[in-house]
Amino acid sequence: MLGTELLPIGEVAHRAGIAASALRYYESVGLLESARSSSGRRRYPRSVLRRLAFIRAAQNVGLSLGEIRSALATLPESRTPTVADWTRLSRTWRARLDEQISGLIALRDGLTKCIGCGCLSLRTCALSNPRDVAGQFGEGAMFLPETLRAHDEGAD
Amino acid sequence: MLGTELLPIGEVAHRAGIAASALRYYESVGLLESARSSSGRRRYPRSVLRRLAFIRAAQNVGLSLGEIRSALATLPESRTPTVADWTRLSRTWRARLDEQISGLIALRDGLTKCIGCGCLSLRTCALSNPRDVAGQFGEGAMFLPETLRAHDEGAD
DNA sequence: CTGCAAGTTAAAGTGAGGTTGAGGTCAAGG
DNA sequence: CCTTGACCTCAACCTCACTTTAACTTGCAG
Repeated sequence: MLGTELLPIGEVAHRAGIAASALRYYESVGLLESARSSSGRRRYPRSVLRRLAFIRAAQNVGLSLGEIRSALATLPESRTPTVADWTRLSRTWRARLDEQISGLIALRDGLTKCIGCGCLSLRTCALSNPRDVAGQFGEGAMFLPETLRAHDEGAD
Repeated sequence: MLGTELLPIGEVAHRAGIAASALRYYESVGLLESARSSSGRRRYPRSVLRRLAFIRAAQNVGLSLGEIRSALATLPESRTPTVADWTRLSRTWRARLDEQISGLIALRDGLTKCIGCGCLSLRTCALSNPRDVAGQFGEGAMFLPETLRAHDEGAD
């Protein structure tokens, strides 16, 4: 069993490039677990590095820690993700990225069209009123993803 | 001078689709100014609607209120943006959007390449370590825009 | 005059994703 | 034995972009 060495928090923090305080925070919100040494110090298996890589990748895709916790919770026994899990989850991430990308492209195209017009109408300009982007550039779908949209539920 | 009617905060809020509390907040952080009635109530010229449209468009492009304040401050006399101002500023926004878009595309492509590999290496995987994207997919530039990147200044 | 909507202020609250600090424990080295 | 450094907990603090609350004033209709 000499190969199953457990890592202290400082080393995990250093190797993952994530502050020790963040690791404790992740544990407090249920993203991470830790074994403890006899004196109460956290001891992590090497697999925590993969789990942290997964968490960071998910953050880069725009998921909140709550969503990441849910994604990890879909894994049987809350184990660290395997290749199969990764394939399944990354497919939904791809869709999310596609949505974000098309939203930004719609916004950029709106900007290009607007340069020189100077309209900036609150009601009709795609830039200040992205809810209307669909009406101007296509149909149905709203192009700007929720995460990129200004809050304007009460707009007139 | 009958054409220069001044609008009360409630009407501006309604027409701009921005809460009155947000308008007061904008004023408190120096994004907006207001004239006052004899009894101390805010009175806005119609041009505030254009200014608000500008602010909202800038937010949609991903600028913080501080950056928007700076952009507005580059206008002589802090006037409300004209078509010429709009043209100049929107060109820099377009560059910013381009940067955001290419960052997300690089991330998506990394995701596609990674599906099935399951590597998720903290050091080499483009997904968990977007600082290295440049090394894997091209040269020089970092593809993931600052605003979309996980905080990892102390990475090893 | 009464009543009510709409406005005013300062201060506190929200939520995400953490960081910082105080005060304490523990193992190893000199 | 004593110090140093890594670790522990818990609570407070941070930024951003606002919203909410409390206590109060004003304008206008009936």
